[in-house]
Amino acid sequence: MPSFDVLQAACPSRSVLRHLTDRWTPMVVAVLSDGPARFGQIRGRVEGVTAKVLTETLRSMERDGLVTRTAQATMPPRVDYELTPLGRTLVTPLAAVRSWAEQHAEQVLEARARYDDTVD
Amino acid sequence: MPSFDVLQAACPSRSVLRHLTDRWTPMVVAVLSDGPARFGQIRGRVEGVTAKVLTETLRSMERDGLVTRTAQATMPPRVDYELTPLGRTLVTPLAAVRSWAEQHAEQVLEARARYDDTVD
DNA sequence: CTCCTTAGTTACGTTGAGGTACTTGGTTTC
DNA sequence: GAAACCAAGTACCTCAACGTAACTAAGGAG
Repeated sequence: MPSFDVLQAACPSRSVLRHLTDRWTPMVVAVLSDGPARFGQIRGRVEGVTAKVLTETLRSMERDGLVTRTAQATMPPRVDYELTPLGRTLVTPLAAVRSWAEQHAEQVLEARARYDDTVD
Repeated sequence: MPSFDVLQAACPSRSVLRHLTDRWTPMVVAVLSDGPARFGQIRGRVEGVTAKVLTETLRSMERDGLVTRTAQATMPPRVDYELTPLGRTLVTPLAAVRSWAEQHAEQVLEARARYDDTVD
């Protein structure tokens, strides 16, 4: 086994890590961890994401094998997204980071306020 | 307690999450999880980061209360960085994501190869 | 007297992620 | 018969992140 290491510049795991930390990826994973969802449902739950960027994010996740995309050629179109088994193994790690952000947001905000006070 | 939710556009936890997922933050946390380190040591272990961006990353982490910065006014200067108690609570969640990237890099690369084959 | 050290700062240039606005398509509601 | 519906595709634009190169500090080595 090649032993990947994100600390090494040329290691492919670094590009993987970078995708995981894309702006909307953790939120999309959070939404899909509740089960499959349609494009519009995801868009509804992830506040502030535009259709274009959500499409790009989902395509990128599909390419990386994290989600499956099932399109029905009906009109209007209906497209379902679902986490793959690989994508499901991501739920716990990303949820941990998300939950850290939510649980420690208060402390971080306080630290910022303190820091900004000590700066001219 | 105000109950933070990253899925809500205006929630402060979202800016916190965004900082955690800055390009170099997870790697810096990984390095500092081994103990305090000097600027040059961090720079040496995080391959590819430039001095300017590492400075910015560390300053931002200091502002958020994740690291302490201890400068000696000697010449040449010596500056030590260390995770705060708050920063140390970040080690486990971020290590989980880092380790996911390393352990599943192979599968992601395979998925990309397969996907790219099915595209003209 | 010039070089090298460390941990920056500053000015500037580049890049790419993300955002806005417009277009597509066939069926239902006004 | 026009307009909304849903999930996009595309062209264009913006801005913040990131990068490069040059400069700074005080003292010791060559």
